[in-house]
Amino acid sequence: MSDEHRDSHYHDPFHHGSYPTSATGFSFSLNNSSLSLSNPSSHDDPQVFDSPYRSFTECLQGSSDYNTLALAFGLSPPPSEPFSSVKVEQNPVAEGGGETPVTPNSSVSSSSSEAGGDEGKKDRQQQEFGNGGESSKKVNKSKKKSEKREREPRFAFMTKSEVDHLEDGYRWRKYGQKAVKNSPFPRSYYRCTTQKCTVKKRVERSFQDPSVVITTYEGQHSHPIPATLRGNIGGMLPPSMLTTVVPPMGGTSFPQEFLGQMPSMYNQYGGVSSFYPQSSNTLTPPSQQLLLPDYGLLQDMVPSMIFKQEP
DNA sequence: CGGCTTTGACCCGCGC
DNA sequence: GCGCGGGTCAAAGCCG
Repeated sequence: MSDEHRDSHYHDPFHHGSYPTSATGFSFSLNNSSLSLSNPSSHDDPQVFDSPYRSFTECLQGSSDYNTLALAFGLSPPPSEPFSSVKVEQNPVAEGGGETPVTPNSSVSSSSSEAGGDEGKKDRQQQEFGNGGESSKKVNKSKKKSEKREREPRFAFMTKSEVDHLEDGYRWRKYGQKAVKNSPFPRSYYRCTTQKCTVKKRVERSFQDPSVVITTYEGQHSHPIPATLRGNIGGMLPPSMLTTVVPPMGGTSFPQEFLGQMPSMYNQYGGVSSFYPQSSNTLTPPSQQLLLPDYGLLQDMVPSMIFKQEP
């Protein structure tokens, strides 16, 4: 069977054209690359914006918090703001010699999947109490078919990095690892360790370009970034991380959850990640555009445009 | 000792 | 209905 789209139930909006990129897309620009994002939850998951945190749009609107948020992602205020120069300085650590663990100009792309898939595996957990699993690993069978599963909005990032697990300020616990079909690299599953926080993330490495790590966040953090940061998230990024944010087309609000989940532009090696667009109308293919092959899940998570095939 | 990773088993959804 | 593969659980082991 065709395994390429096994994950189709995730309902990638990009694949279905549920909404125009121009309406929900969001693009940043770092160096000569930019990032496009779509807001998957705008129509399906109102609760996404019903959190104590403000939407990105709100942040953009003269909020003093914006700078902090922008900094947290190595972003500078949008052009509408006083300063708008694009400037991503190489990380001193990463520059340490011609040979760096992570290319400063690493690429990151992102996309999201629509909410509304399945996410009901928690049912199992709850019912776990009832039967004492004992030796036999009976994970429980009773399932609520009637209840439609809900999938949290997801955002995928392609990051050029040597390390699989990028530091993003949150604490994660690995709860699983699976071999990825057609890929020698396994996929790791992480869950936010903060109580009541159901955010998960998957990390896998592109099998064609091992230097590329695909991180997929699912859900939104219901808590601030832990203070125990090893990275630069949390408004502690150096000024050199300032870059430009290209305002969203159509004035779509930026998924706020993304703010708290986007991997640090600084990875553990200090490499600076950059983005390139997935939207055709913002297309500015960086020289280092990633060329990924037909890659099942990835294609579901990331707009197919990103996976441009070499002719 | 607590927190985390590892890993095999299990569940679930989908395509055939 | 069956098989496959993704996603998750949880026991066991590891580590600081």
